[in-house]
Formats: sequence, C-alpha cells, structure tokens
Amino acid sequence: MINLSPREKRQQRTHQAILDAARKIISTKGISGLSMRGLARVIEYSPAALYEYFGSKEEIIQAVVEQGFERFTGYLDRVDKTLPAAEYLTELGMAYINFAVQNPDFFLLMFTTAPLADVHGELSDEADETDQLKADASFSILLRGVERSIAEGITKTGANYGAFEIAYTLWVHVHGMAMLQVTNLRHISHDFDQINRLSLHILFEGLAAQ
Amino acid sequence: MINLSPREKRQQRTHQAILDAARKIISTKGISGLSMRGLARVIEYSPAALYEYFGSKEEIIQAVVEQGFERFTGYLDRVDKTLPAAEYLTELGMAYINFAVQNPDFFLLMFTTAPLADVHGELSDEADETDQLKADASFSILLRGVERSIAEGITKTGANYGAFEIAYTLWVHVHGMAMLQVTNLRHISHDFDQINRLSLHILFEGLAAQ
DNA sequence: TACAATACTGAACATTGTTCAGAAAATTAA
DNA sequence: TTAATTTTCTGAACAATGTTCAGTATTGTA
Repeated sequence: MINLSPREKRQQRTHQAILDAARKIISTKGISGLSMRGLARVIEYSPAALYEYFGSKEEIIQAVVEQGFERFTGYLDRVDKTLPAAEYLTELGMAYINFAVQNPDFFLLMFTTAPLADVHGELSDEADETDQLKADASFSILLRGVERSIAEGITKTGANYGAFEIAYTLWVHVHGMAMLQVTNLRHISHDFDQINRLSLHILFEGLAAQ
Repeated sequence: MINLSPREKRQQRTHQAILDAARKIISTKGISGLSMRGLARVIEYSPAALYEYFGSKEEIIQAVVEQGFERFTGYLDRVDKTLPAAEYLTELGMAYINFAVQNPDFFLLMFTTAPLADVHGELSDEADETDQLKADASFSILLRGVERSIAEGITKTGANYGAFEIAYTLWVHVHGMAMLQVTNLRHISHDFDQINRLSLHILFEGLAAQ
C-alpha cells in the first residue's frame, strides 16, 4: 500500500487532480457550473480522458462528496477536546456551521447527494439501521462528546433517551442552523453567530433538565 | 381581477397545467428528471410552446417552488390552533416534517432553490434584513404560535431573546429534522416520529427553563 | 528492439435548453 | 360574413452537454 510504482503514482495524481479541480469548480460556480468539458480544460486533458479515471460525471461528484466528508470530519476533529464538555459541544456545533458557511455550495452538495447504490441493508431487516449512523465518522465524534457530557453531568439521560438520542438532538439542531444559513438565510446580511450560540445554549438547558 | 376573458382563462389554465405537470414530474422523478421535452409531452404541447408561458426552465422551477411554499404554508396553517401552545408547536413541527417526508424531492428543491434575483435590500443597508423573515408567511405562523406560548408561560423570554429568537430556535431544530429525514436518513428504514417528538420535547424544556 | 498495456485525442452521437420563422387558431374590425 | 390582427403553437435548427469509440501516442515489459 505504501510503495507505488511510478505509473500508479501518476494515476493517483491525475485521479486527485480531477477531484480537486471538480471541487474548486463546484465551490466557485456551484454544481450546475460543473461540466466535463470545463473540468477537462482545467486539468488540460480532453473530455474523453476523464473516463479513463471515472466511469461518469456522477462518479466524480460522488468521489468529491466522499472526500468532502473526510475533510469535514477532519475539520470537526480539530476542535479542542480538552474543553469542558458543554463548551466542546458548542464549539463543535459552531465548527459544523462554519464549515457550511465557508463552503456553501459544496456543503449543500454533500448533504443533498444520495450515496450511489449503497450496500446498506446487508445485515438488513432485523438489525436496526441506525447502526449506520453510529458507524458514521463525524457522528461518532459528536457521540463521544455527548458521552463525555453525560459523564460530566452536563446532560442527563432517561429511560427514553441515552447518548444516541441526545446526539441526534444536537445534530438536527446544528444541521438545521447550518442548512438554513446556506439556503434560506444565505443572502441575508446578518451575523447569525450570536443567535446560533444562544440557540444552542437554550437546547443545552433542555438537555440538562431532569 | 375576478372576471376573466375566455382567453385569459385559457392562459391561466395552461399556465397552471404546466406547473402541475412540472411538480408531478419533480415529485416522482426528482428535479433531474424534469426536462422541457418531457414536460411538453405530458401537457401535449411542443417544447417551444412552453416559452409562450415561461421565459425559461428556471422560471418554471421558480414558479413551482413558489406555489410549493404556498401549499406548505397552507399545510402548516391547518394545524389545530385551539391546542395548548406547547402541543400546538409540537404538532406544527411534526406537520413541517411530515410535509417534507411525504414530498422529499419537492421539499428538497424548495429549500435549496435560491430565489431568482430577489429585490431584497431595497430598504437595505440600515434596516435589519431579518425583517424579511418576519414577513415570511410560514415563519409568521410559527411566530404567532410562539407568542401564544409566551403568553401561556410555556416559554420564557429574557433580555437576550424574545419571540423571534425562540421561533428561530424552533425553526432550525425542526428544519434540521426534516432536512436530515429527506437526505441523510432517507433510506434508513426506521420510524423517526418518536425520537423527533422526544427531541422537540427536550428543546421545550430548555425554552421553559429560566 | 519488439510487444503489450496504458493513457490519451478527435470525431461522432444522442439529449438537453432555447430560438425563430412561419403556420394555425382565435379575436377584433369592417 | 369577410378581412386584418393578435395570440398560440409547431418544426426545424442551434449550441452545449454527457458519453462512446476507433485509433494514436506513450509507457512499461520481455
């Protein structure tokens, strides 16, 4: 895995160059601004050459989204884990929103692109498919933060809800803020940082209540 | 306005037939399944005829989204207003999510389509543009519910936050649930109703806390 | 140096949104 | 009713898109 032949190195470089160019185009001109011909022009290949590396435009987009989630997870993972749980979760949420606001079109694409022909349902029927969530890298970061907040007594659990339910609650709240910031509220010139923090604070009070 | 000439009636009928057909196509085949030729075939016109009624495909989509928001507002408005504020706001939120789940592609389009060349900013610079929100029909429904909840003592206000901030908090939370249901969690066979209600309940505890 | 695999190009195809000259239909004027 | 005019619609065409494919370079191996 570590040692690559010169050919494989070239392949990987081109593969990545295509994805980088695609990501940049999407970030600047939106997903509708991405064309195979334009993409080919940027990396100085003919349009047909792209099909040596990817089966279709859809596959390219899928790969860009996949790498996007990796960068996203990395971004969230960079939040200082030595912070007290309450602050940590707040900053985690703000990082989530920040990522969205700084790459609005890209974020939008990530969260509106359905995974291509996922092989989920392999363990299927019986098993609760929310397991998929728990396996998700960025959700796991949140989940660990929540578990710590429970240990620190910041959030209370009950018969109905444990760490998973609390994490879900935080997720939807933050995701809603991020999403609205990037769609409905996008062109409203107003700084939402303060109200977002306040809003999160209110939610934490609910999570702390018995 | 009420009396229309036969010609105007025909125009309006065709106009609406186009939008209805477009909405149906989007609901069944997604936005990428909408083509001018396919749309024309459904209403039994030639593709070029569509341009007699709309300037472009983009304008058609815009109009479909606009009517979508009207239907959406109507849907929310149908929630029983005689319910106690807490229950009312809960049911309002669940209706929001229901609308999304029942028309996933359509909902997605509505909340990811940027309004075309909006004339906002006309009162501009000085005025806080969050006023746009307060003018929004569906947000107003929520706002009135929140004001009632304040009157009933269900939610507390503070120096930092009044009805607007509380409404925003509820909105992002519910919107996050709806959005995730329609994107990330779409193909997970799991009933989220229970956890969504629970999640909302937790938020209300925060809103009730001092 | 010859052979084989890989990487790429150019030209073509079907499909898309859109335009436009003109035919058909509906409305108005005579 | 007829003639003129306006509205409504069609067919053919255009440029741009994603994709394919035969064939040509380029690279790697014997």
